[in-house]
Amino acid sequence: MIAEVIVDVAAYPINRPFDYVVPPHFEETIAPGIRVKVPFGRRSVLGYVIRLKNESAVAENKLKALDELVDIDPVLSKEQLALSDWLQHKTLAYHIDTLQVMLPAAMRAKYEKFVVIQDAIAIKDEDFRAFVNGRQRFPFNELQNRALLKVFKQYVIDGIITVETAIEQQVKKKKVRMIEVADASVLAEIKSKLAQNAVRQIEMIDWLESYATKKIAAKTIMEATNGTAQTLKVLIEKGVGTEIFEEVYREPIAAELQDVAAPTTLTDEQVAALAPIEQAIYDEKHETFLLHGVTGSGKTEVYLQAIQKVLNEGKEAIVLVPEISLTPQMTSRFKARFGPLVAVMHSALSQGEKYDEWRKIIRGEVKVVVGARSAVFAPFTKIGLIILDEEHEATYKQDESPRYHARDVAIERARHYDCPVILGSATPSLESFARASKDVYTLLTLTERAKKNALPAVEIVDMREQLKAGNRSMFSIPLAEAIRERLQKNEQMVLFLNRRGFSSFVLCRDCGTTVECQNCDISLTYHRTTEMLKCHYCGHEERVPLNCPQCESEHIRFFGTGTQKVEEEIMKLFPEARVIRMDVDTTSRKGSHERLLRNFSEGKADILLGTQMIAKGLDFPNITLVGVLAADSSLHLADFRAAEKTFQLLTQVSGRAGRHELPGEVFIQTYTPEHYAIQLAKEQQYEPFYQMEMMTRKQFGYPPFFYFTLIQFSHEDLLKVNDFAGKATMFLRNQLPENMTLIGPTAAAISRVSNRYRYQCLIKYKKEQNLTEVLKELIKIYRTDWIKKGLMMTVDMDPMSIY
DNA sequence: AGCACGCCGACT
DNA sequence: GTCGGCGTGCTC
Repeated sequence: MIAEVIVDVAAYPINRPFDYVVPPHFEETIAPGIRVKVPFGRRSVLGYVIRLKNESAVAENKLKALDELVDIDPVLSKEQLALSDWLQHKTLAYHIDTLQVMLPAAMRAKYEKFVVIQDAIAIKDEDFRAFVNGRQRFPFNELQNRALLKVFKQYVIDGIITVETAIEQQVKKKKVRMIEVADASVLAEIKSKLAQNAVRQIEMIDWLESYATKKIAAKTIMEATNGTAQTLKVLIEKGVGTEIFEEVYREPIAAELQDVAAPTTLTDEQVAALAPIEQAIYDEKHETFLLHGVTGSGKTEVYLQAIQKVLNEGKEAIVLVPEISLTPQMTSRFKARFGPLVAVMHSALSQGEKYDEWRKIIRGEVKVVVGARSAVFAPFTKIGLIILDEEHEATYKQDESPRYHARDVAIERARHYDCPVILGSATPSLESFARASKDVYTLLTLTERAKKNALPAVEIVDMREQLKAGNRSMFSIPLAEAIRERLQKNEQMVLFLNRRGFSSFVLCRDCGTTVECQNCDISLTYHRTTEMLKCHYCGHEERVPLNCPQCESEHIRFFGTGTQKVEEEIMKLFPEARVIRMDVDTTSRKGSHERLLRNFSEGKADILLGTQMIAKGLDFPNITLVGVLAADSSLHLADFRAAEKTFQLLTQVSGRAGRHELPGEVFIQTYTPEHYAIQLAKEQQYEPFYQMEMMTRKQFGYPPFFYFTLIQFSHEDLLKVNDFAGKATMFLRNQLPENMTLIGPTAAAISRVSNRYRYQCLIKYKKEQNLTEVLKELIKIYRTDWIKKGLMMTVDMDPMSIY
């Protein structure tokens, strides 16, 4: 028997299966999806069996045999193996990457070199002998001393010492020391023999009496009796019980936010939305639904009830949410409904905890997974439904190899399992809504809030007027008044700082003009290094103007403010306000995110101040005011999705207010109040926005009218990266058909990252034609030649942004 | 990617 | 004379 193995080596010539002989005693156990240790060249590596066959095209004398099976049962199903092939084709990643992405990081191999002493007597060198100190085996990296290394080398040549590589998982199964307590008569016997002054031992043995013949954790015994490990050890030696190590799951710290928004019965709209989904579940038919519901319309309840149907059918469900740790309210809601049947894949979980959740899934102990992007690969085998909540979120796209989009993977898996996919959002991505319009997806709409309360009143504040009136602070007069009022009434509020594109564009504070490219409908990006404004779509560049090109004002400057600065200003204006600030600084510690939110929900603060991370999923009854301090900052990013991002953000943030009894009010501060993304977000008018934005996209040939592929280059040497980017673009221009547009090469917006200069090239096209093949060729040239010259190149077949 | 083989400069 | 620099070639 021959096994085709994908080895854990990411290199171009290795990116193919290698054949190995399966030793007869492995034949019964081995199966595709099992991990193996194999000899590869002069070393030993981890590999994945992808296929078994009877014959190999490789000459018999070249074939080697598998060393070891790492798993007893496959860690990847047939379906997942097929999915990895598909993923490889789709993203042009290494095959090994597409296999590893499906497993928890803890299962990735850790290679550690060990020194093994073969013949201890032959070691005559005194120093080396002292170092080895009688050990038979020790980690290689302990050998730091030059002199010792030299002796070591000779011993290796002489065969006295060998070096071996241990391949291990990064995290082991967690085991707990348990004590199986002997029966009462044995305990009494031991006790009778104890000396009078052995107080500690007597104490422990007395306590153990009630656990006779039972199993109890050693830790529990010590805690309950205040005894030491030593006391316990002595007692065990005397025979009070036997030690066993039991495998346990790590218990992640549960978020303790209670569910506040569970309608018990569905509205007519929700019923109507659920019906076709149920139908697809019963018919075992693949169909992608786009569930478009305004904020607060109760999409989650539709998910929950659809999942219940799936569970009733004996199947499993995957629920994807953007950055799970950000929405403890959501996960607790799933836990409340499905209890122990739910596994949660937090980004905040440790490697070991993620591994444990994964094992619960593969063992069939849970039926529902709620998780971030990578949970789309959950090792279920009877998937009945996949849900992507907030489907427009960019976090569903992985920005390292394999560069997959969870939406595509979800649909591919659902096709295999003949089951529905629900894409849910209040502000669907243009791609998805366009597909729904063309009946590729089935559109389901929820137009009213589940609790029938009105959408919050949104007021757009023109900051240019504020400036003219002499108000130079970040708070407009109306917003400041509203804040003061809430503070008096003891109601809570959320202040949102849209900090994307920090200082990267130039804006006139008098007329709201941003400097745009003459050829493209996009803001120019400010390059600090060269003091120039550049367009990353066509390469145009110009000097930073001293006066506004529209109104000649001198109040033209780079835009951007930080949360800390805002907090300081709040302290100045409203000294009595209690503020919770949420940003990367205050939430980096594990669990701090939940803690801050809990404090806020318990009313320990009046103002929640934060960036994007507070825009989603928050649901607190007492929030009656939402303030968006600078709506523009995401609008003027040099990216084709800038307007879409702004509209989504404003709609999501506004949706945080007035979800319960108290009515909500929203203030949006902006320098460009007339922009359609801001005007239409005010009334949550998604469809008019969609129509407007589609016109722009069509006019400029952006997605979803055209597809994009982005190729990025980086090199330590500016001239070299420029040279390689030029060569690559030339290659593409020669190989690709005329009707594919190539833009670039241009310098990336952040032209240098960790001392590497960056360039990029964009391909725009309607039909793929031979693109994949040509890109494979380019990647081949890169990986066999350019990579040695220090170039790094990445290909992204579906970039989320291109600045 | 590693790891070893192989061929030329500065050192005990 | 040897140690060690990194160019080249291979991995079932």
